[in-house]
Parts: sequence; C-alpha cells; structure tokens
Amino acid sequence: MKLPHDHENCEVSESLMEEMPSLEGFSSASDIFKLLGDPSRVKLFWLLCHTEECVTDLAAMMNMSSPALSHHLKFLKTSGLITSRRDGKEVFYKCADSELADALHHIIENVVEIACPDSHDGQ
Amino acid sequence: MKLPHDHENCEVSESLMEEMPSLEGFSSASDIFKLLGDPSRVKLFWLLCHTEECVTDLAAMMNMSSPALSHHLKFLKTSGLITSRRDGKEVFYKCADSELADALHHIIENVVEIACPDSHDGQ
DNA sequence: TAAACAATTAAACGATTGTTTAATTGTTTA
DNA sequence: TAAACAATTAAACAATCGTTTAATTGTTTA
Repeated sequence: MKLPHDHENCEVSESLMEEMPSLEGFSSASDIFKLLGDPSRVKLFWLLCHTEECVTDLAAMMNMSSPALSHHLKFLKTSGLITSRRDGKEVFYKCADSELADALHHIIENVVEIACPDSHDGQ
Repeated sequence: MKLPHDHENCEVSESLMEEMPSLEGFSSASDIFKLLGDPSRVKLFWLLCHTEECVTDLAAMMNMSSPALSHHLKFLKTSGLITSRRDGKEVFYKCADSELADALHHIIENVVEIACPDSHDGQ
C-alpha cells in the first residue's frame, strides 16, 4: 500500500495489509463488542452464562423493569448469544451453547479481572 | 438473594451473587467493550498493535479524514490503550505496553476468527 | 518571519441507543 | 370464560455517538 508519508517501512505495511482481517471481520467483531458495551448487558450475559432464569427473576437480579430487560434479551438472542424456552407462563433464558458465547464468557471474566481487580465483593 | 419466583435454586443464586463481579467491574468492562464497539476503532487499534504510524498514514490506511481519526485516537489514548509521541510535524501513535492492551489485541484476533472465519483476504 | 504542512479542537448534524410508559400477546387458573 | 400473571411490543423521549466542515494550534522550512 502506497502511503502519503514514507517512513521507510513500506514493506512492513505491505505484509501488514495481508494479515489484516477484512473490513467485514472488523465489522463483525465490533458488532459483538457493541453487545457487551453496556453495563446491564454484560452483567445480564454473565448471569446467563452461570444460570438459567425466568424474566421476572432476572429483572429482580438486574434491578430493572421487565420491558427494559426484554429489550436487552432480544438483542442478545438475535445475536445468538442466548437461547430461550417457555415453561408455562414463564420464559427461561440461558447462555447459548456455542463457541462464541463460551469465548465471550471467558473474555468478560478476563477483562473484568484486568480492568477492575478486587471486583469480587459480591455486589 | 430473595427472588420473586422460587424455582428451587435459591442456593445456586446465593453463591452466584458472591462470585459475581461488582457493578463497577461490569461497568469498567463495558467501557472497554464500548471502545471496541465501532468498526473503525477496532481496526485502528489492531493496526496500532502491529505498527507505529503517523496520523496522515493512519488516515490513508483507514480511509478516513484526519479530524475523524483524531477523534478516535483521542478516545483510545484517554483510555490508555495507545500512546503517542511527536517527531517534528508528525505525531506517531502505537499500542500501549500494558496488560490490558495486550489482552485486547488477542481478544480481537480471537473474536474476528470466531465471528468471521476466512476474514484474512487482505482487505 | 511568512508560508506550508501536520494534527487537534469546536460546533453542528443526523443517527443510534437505552429507558420509560402504555398497550398487547400468550398462558394458566379459578 | 373471565381474571390474573408473565412477557413482549410500540411509541416517545433524552442522551450518546460518529462524521463533517471550519477554525486553530504547533512545527518546520524557505
């Protein structure tokens, strides 16, 4: 790639362009990061990685109204990160059984640990 | 924690609340994910993990105006993920030498690979 | 010191996001 | 079948975000 300023590293930038993910790759990744770019949603996803719960109980755990929660659940479900099943009047949500969901779970734990050590004070 | 609906898993939710990160932990994490929740910014950060470049060349690589780029650079710099140095008229940016920056670099590669395999077609 | 170049800042804008309130759909039970 | 409960949807709202254009700051060179 020809750059406006030549700092004598053009061969570096050549091989860099080759190993660089496509725009589509970056776009897909940022879509996923966007899903986790809200405190309520990371917490919600983290919870669903650890337990299966109905909307009412999730709303209590999250200190959130059910419409607001439904909204976030929809995002996560549309993206395939969580699944749901109905049992009578209730709908239960949990983390999806996928490579991506699993990876994100570990990523969240990892980032929380680095960004905010001593974060384990049980709320 | 007392939940509105008792599905006979209260002891599960007790221990869950204890190992759950604090609100602050989730908030810090989501702030970081928000930084990566934009295609331009993930790409930019990825580039700076691989090379040190001046703003003009970065703008060319990113196909972006310099004010727009400056805006994103400021975000990443304020968060401590990248650093800068001035050399004459130019300012050079690169990835910061920190545990978090390093972890995020690997996380990005990981998420791109899972979310969008065969993304390595050199743009 | 004036002109040219590199980068940042400021103001304005349209678009998106998260929450609230109210209405609606689906399921069970009295 | 009517009432109660659980969850979702819709509309409205303020707040945030990313980009653009224009103006500004900082540095070098002629």
